[in-house]
Amino acid sequence: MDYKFRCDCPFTSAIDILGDKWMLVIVKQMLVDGKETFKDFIESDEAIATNILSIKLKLLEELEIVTKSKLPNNKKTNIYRLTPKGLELTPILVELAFWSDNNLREVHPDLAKGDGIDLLRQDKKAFASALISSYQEKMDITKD
Amino acid sequence: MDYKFRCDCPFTSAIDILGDKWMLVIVKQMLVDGKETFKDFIESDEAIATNILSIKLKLLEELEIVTKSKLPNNKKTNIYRLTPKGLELTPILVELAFWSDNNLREVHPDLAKGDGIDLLRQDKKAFASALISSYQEKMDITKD
DNA sequence: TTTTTTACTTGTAAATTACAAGCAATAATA
DNA sequence: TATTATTGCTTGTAATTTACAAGTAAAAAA
Repeated sequence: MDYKFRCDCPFTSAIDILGDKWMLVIVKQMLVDGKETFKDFIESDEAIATNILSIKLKLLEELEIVTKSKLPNNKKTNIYRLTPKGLELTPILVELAFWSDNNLREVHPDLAKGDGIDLLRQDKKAFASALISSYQEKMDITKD
Repeated sequence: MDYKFRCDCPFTSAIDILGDKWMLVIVKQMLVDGKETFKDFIESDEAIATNILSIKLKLLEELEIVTKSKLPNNKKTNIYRLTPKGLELTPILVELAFWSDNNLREVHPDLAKGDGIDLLRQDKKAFASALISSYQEKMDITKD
């Protein structure tokens, strides 16, 4: 497939791919919320529509941000997982959450405070590493 | 104004505000390309339409990411500038550019390589600081 | 005083996203 | 083994967002 980029600016080109309502949210649902099946995603808080999910998962797969596979004992359920390229999006997500925490509370008072937000505030790099480690661990364990 | 947030997740809430084709591009045009007037923006490589620009600038102003002002000797030209809150978006932009540089070259061979990309590769924090400093300097100097 | 420039607004068309329903294959249950 | 439920989608249509084209008012320049 070929993608349309507005120009050759690295900032803008990332936004050409990731700058929409869903791409990074889906990645976050995998990385942070441990979602990995189609059903997991549609049952999320963010409530993505099935047709949009389908389109975006295909795009993420094409871009090698996500892989689609099946578990040996189940021919039905598809398992979506982040590739190393996908995990490299973690620092972007961390910066987004950090910015929210610092700048969005006034317009969004309900914004969550749990989930190791102290670590996020103190040490973004460590927070990112923790997210990646815990994701990788979970993947190693999950042979169900 | 009130904003619609999908849920109370800090990751998703940032994307509710910033996750579209233009919000972060406009911020980048100010921070990196030194754009500050309506005309500057519409003449950019990214070629935003005037109605979209108008809507997005208003939203950025409302969110206190950007201020709108005039220079003393000119009653016509509006000057748009990043607030401290807006400058706090820098690390997000830097991570986006970093990800592009590492992951988008295959699908986008023309992606730029200039603009202190070496510093970006070596030290993201220093790169972000450099962007902010040079923006602030430029603003101090510009009394034209 | 006329022409340009700047900063927009107002249509309308195109593209993206949302909502609702339905369907085929597999898996679980009776 | 037959029926029911679950999973992972697709299809159609409505709503929202973005794009394109044109036009306008105020200020500035010629």
